[in-house]
Amino acid sequence: MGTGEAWASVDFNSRDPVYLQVVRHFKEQIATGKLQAGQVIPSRRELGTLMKINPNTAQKAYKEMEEQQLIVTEGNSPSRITGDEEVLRAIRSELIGEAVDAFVASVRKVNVPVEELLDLVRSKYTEETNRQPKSDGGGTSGDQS
Amino acid sequence: MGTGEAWASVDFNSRDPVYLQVVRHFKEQIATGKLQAGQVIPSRRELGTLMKINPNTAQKAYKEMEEQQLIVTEGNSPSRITGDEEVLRAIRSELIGEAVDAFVASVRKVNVPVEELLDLVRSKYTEETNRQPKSDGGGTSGDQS
DNA sequence: GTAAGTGTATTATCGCGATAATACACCAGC
DNA sequence: GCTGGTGTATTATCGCGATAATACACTTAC
Repeated sequence: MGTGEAWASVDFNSRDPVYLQVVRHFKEQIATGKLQAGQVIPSRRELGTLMKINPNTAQKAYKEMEEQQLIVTEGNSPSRITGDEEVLRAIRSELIGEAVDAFVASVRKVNVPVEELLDLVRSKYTEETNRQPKSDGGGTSGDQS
Repeated sequence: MGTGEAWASVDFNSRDPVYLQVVRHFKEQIATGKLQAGQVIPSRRELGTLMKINPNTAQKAYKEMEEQQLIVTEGNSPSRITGDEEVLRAIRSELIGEAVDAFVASVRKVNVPVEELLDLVRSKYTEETNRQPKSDGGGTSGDQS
């Protein structure tokens, strides 16, 4: 009930493959403790219904997670989150690391002063219900190749 | 790369459409001042050769840039970077803003303390040729290409 | 004027992710 | 024992980006 089923109302972007976004979503649920070791997860068909995706796509995501040791499936009993705490712990670092990597790689090519960058991240990360139409009025001109 | 033609040796990822990565590359070149207002850019066929992509993909990228007012083309004379300084100035903010947005959105779901996050960004952004075999105890067996 | 290069457009093929429709072996409940 | 649910697998179709091979109007160079 109030728990807000961890696998509903996920909005997919049209860029990345859906099955990978599903995997990522599960990793996020694990990283934030909403999914825990040994916990049962929905069947492929059920997840397809819940997430409004094709069961085959759900199967592909589960297969991927299976290969990444995130979930385990014995016979035809429902799949569960792995009990390997080592694997579970690593997920958080993996998610954060990937995000930081992508971000830094993306922004390195634009030559942004570190402090300006950190400020931007801080404000955007901190603002919860706020909305700024635009930041950076152009005072960021201290740039040279 | 002393001469360093601004449109060579660009490594594409296999995730995003190539033509969009080309557009992004041009934006980065503009944002860092390597491409300036009015400057002539290679023809579609030439860019195809330089970037080792199909001329049609180059055309698609140019068409996209044309629609975004990044470049202008009169008749069949070579396309040039727009002279609209307003547009040019906006690019830098756009690139940074998008990167920050994506990063924050990506990392918000994992519930990371701000300071930890900023530290990670700072170290990764600062490190030039350094490599840390171990960072957070997570053996991220990287496989997500 | 001819040739070469330009921007532009069209058509076809390929790969891949998503979807769809099944099919099959397995196990639980009644 | 039959039904329904499970995990698993196969085949086909669709969309889209990338590639490929042209085609055409235009302009510049010679």
